[in-house]
Amino acid sequence: MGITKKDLFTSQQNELASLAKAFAHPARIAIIDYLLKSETCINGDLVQELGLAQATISQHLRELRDAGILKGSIEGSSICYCLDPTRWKEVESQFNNLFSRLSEPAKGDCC
Amino acid sequence: MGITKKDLFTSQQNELASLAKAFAHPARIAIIDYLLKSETCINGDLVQELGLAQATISQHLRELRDAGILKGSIEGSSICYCLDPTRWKEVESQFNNLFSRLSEPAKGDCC
DNA sequence: TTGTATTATTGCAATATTACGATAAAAATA
DNA sequence: TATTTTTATCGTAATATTGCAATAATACAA
Repeated sequence: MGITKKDLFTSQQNELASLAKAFAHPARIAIIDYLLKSETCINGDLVQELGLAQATISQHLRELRDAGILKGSIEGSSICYCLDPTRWKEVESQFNNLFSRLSEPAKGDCC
Repeated sequence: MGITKKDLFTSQQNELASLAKAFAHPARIAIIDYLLKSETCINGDLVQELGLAQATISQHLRELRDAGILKGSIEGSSICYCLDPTRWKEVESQFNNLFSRLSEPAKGDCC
């Protein structure tokens, strides 16, 4: 087994889970942190910054790119990555939609 | 390999990643959805609802419990699970802290 | 062209996750 | 007590993820 049964769930549930997965590794959080901080758009001094092998960073970048969170543009012989603000807002509201759904008062409260 | 190098990252980064991981499976999103919707606190009619085996549901519940998102209390022969509102707010603000850090204008903008 | 710098991809090895059947444990009921 | 109900845990199989060295692939410089 080990294969997620996506067909059992709604596309919304699958999408949110898949988004969360993009954030579910500290290296990817660190990459995002770096991009949030740094003025310049950035390439692979992430390798210096994070202490992971170049191949590993590249792999994490790809996952963030696949989730749409990053965009990269070729800048000479290096590649310039940055966050996609439009997508960022989208992602933010997807999570907020979830978080805002807790209607405070402890309802049937057994806990 | 296959082991995440947590020592390379800050505890904040590790914590957020670990939180995201709790949300990174559609079955766990579905469980949360169910708990957000349902008045009653709930046990394992999640098995009916989700179509996964009882053991699998139990495993997902445990991960959510370990992340602190759920609390369970023994209610006779069944167990009553519900979201922990305090923790929920905490989790919400952890994510919001991240999301709010994007300072709009495309800065050095190479992308 | 030849070399250098930068990033992606490929091909592993180690570990983690997902899923489920079988079984155990605890409480309610007959 | 014996049975049923409910949930957790164990063991196992299948798949996914993480990480890296080696190797492409691309652009620039000499």
